[in-house]
Amino acid sequence: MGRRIHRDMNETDSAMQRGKKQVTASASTPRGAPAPSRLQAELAGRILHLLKAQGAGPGHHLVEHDLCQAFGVSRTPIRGALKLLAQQGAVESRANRGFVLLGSVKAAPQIEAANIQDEEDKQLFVAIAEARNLGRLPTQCTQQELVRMFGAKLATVGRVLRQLSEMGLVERKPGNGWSFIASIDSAAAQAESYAFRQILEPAVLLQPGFELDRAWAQACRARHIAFKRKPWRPTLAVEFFEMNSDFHEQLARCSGNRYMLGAVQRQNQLRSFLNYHWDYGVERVQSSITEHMAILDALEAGDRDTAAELMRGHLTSSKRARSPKRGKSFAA
Amino acid sequence: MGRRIHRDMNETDSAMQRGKKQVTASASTPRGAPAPSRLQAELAGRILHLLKAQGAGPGHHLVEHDLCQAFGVSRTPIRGALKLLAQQGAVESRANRGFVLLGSVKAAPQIEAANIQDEEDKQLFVAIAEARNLGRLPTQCTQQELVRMFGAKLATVGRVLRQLSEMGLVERKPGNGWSFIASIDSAAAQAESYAFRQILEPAVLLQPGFELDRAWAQACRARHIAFKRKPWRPTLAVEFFEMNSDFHEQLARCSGNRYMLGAVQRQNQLRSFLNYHWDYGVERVQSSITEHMAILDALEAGDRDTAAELMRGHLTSSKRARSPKRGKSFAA
DNA sequence: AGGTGCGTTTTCTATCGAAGAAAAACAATA
DNA sequence: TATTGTTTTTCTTCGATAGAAAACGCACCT
Repeated sequence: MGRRIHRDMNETDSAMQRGKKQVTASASTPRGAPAPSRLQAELAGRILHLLKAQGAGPGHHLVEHDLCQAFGVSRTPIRGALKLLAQQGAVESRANRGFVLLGSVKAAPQIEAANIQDEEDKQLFVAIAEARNLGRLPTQCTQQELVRMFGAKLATVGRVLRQLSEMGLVERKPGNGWSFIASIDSAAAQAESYAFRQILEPAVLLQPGFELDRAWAQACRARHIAFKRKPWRPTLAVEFFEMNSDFHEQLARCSGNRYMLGAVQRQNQLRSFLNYHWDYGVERVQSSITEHMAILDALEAGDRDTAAELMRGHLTSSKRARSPKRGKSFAA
Repeated sequence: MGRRIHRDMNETDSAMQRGKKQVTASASTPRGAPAPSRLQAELAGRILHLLKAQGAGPGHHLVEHDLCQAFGVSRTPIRGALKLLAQQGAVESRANRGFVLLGSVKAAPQIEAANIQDEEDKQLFVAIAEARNLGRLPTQCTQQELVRMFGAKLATVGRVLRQLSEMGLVERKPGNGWSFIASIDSAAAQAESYAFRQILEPAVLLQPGFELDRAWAQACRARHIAFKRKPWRPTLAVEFFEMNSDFHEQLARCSGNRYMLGAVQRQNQLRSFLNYHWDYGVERVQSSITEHMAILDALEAGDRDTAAELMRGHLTSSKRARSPKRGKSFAA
């Protein structure tokens, strides 16, 4: 999990993750290619995205300086990104005249790259979550024990532990060692989370500055509809969770209140830890989607009071509907 | 500012800050005293506190093992703390029979020690806040520039910067460098903060699990009264701010909802940055105190609805009453 | 001029070892 | 046996350093 928790109010100029280590290109690039850093890889995707948004056609000249300004970086990583795109065949390099676009931009290859926070951190994060939820971890342990147990690097463990402590899931002991909060996935923690969100999220919709991002709303609705059509498989749980998080987070973003947004993001992150193994029932997924759509309907109609009321109800019913089999799963 | 943001729901077993560097005792302890670590210094204070709470009298035998259990540490730091207390003359060491209390415990020497998060971090934090608010810092800079400008260590700068970014005050640029959020102390940020708190804090009082800590309420009231009597000096601003933060935070703690508590703590921390130079008007301080007391009254009478309403009003009036002279001051 | 190519400087991050503290194990004493 | 004194082991932090990227600046091309 990266060091970055909050995302910007406006995503476009959000800082990108930076690479931590070089993969000393060998398998992927047999030639002596200088192995693109993470920033460069990210920029490559963003450049395509930008080109698509600009509607640039074949032959379009990519001016380095403009790209620098667009993304707020120096020419070095931009050139790296362009080189990468050239390798992929998206653009072509012309001597002393820089790069030009070859074909027109098709599918912008997943901006997801933006979201892959340090793989290593994330893996450990997930591993700890799993081990903890499965009761494989004692309530107290030292960093070193985690290092040994998961074969991770000390620095990684340190970062993850800090993250967890910020989320209030783990706590430093006075001397050495850390202790997991007893109620890490207890019913109480869940109840508190819902109580908090029930206060917060309806209020979000009623903020004076609230303004629905209609483009997003449409996309979100489409995504929900598409999802609803798919036959349910447990594999979809991850996607459902992400859709869910996005829904709540984006609404918070529309409120224009950075602190509310931050609070919602925090809750999302927390839930992603607590529920790493989701256990949604099909019916709950369906009704959750229906409720989301109803909220969107109300918002698009400009009826924020109703939307807020629906949101409150949504968080209440989610609360009740959590699977009785395992106390630690809850959707929303 | 330490690495720790959240404090526990129950303070007693909260993890203590651990020392970062040894001061290689020389000036303070001419003898070859092994220079107590921060943990040890902290424990010394806590031991006195414990003794006082126990009503221990002169001659009381301090059993190491018990102290270990009381504070959740091993004997090593406990012994260090006792040695320290012996140097201070509070206890006496008897060969092979451990330590005994000398006189009865008087003023427990400031548990503040618990709160001095890493002095170094805090200083830098404050220095940056000040420089920023005075416009001495550009909106963008690198870690190294801060290192040079403030003569701090790179690691310290890194920690503080991370803190600030978590508070949403500063943000990493995609490549190298950080940029301060433009509206760091803008009216907009303040308005959003108040909007958030206006939703959150009244709701805190209405939580089903809310239970007033009556001992604290009394102490808090006394503190307010004492403060109100003092003739106002600008020097008191810091104390006022702390009293203020404590008031809001403790109420959140009483809600029993860890996420609400976390949110309030976060807001407090944020305000401590934004308002490093407070600019309260005397009259605002007075009315703020009055409002706090009214809220306490209502809570002690068990009338939480009224208390919530008063809290809402309190946050509204604080909002309006912020000094018109300088946009960046706001009390609450 | 506007832009690219390329070398130089600066900034950042990762890693490793050493030293400081804490924990744990052991020995000694009332 | 319950505590304290001492030693050993383990954990954590701090500092130095090297190597990778990014920022910068200058020459060159069109």
